[in-house]
Amino acid sequence: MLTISLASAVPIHDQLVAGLRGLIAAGKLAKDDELPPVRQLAADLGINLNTVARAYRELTDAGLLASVRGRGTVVIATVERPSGPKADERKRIEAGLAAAFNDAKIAGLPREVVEAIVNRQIARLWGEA
Amino acid sequence: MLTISLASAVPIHDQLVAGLRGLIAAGKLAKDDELPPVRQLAADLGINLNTVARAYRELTDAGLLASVRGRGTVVIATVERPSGPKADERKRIEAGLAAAFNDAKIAGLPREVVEAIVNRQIARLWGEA
DNA sequence: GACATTGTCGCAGAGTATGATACAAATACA
DNA sequence: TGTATTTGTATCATACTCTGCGACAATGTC
Repeated sequence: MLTISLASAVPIHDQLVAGLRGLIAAGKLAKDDELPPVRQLAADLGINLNTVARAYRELTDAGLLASVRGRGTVVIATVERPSGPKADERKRIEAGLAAAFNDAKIAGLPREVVEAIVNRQIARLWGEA
Repeated sequence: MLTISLASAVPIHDQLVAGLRGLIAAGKLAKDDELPPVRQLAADLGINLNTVARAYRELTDAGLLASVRGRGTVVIATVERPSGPKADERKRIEAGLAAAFNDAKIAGLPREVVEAIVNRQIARLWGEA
């Protein structure tokens, strides 16, 4: 369900955060789902438990997870938010998208490639329709 | 011609390398074109000359530039080496886009809003067509 | 109440990014 | 020729981040 690359330049905890966010965004991790204990996930991935704990904590700070000592970590955020994001959050999200597109442009990716990636991502998260 | 972000998480020299690669790939920097001295570019961007020197060196090692002490740095190739780190770069960019879309999905942005943002960004960077 | 399970904290080692400073090579000019 | 200027390079220091080891604290189980 989660794969990480120790050889990658991006930090392990960032890979974990991105992977877990992806699972939540795609609905594969729903509200009240329990996550594996830090020690177990760390053992499965062959990394240190602190690295997993750090990823859990970042997502907890982001309001997606809730960790309780002795009990475990569960998903508390549901993707559906009827009211939608607030103005400043919306601005933050738009800035993040703009930065990602800037990155692609700087690297010299052609328009068609970017459009293909975008289509794939939207289909993954919002459905094929 | 080159813009960098000191606030970004990606190292400055990586931003420089990516930007210069983009200029070369786009033909805005052609063979035998001279690059600004490390001190001048560093002053223009408000960074240390070593950071610029590092970017020049990486591109020199990649076979795109040639630096000579006392003379300057020039472009010597207009095509990337086929075996370059392009796959990694591409993967990194795709991960960045995926993370940004995850963020939007988790925040509850509807598909239409995201598509509108995407269209605006693509138009901004790759033209209206 | 004793033990196991689970998350959290403090510290250390390694690596990297950036910068300040000094050095070396090529050129310009008197 | 010889001195100053321009340019890239090397060295060292500082700060920061990542990752891991070990210990601690809270919750649940029996």
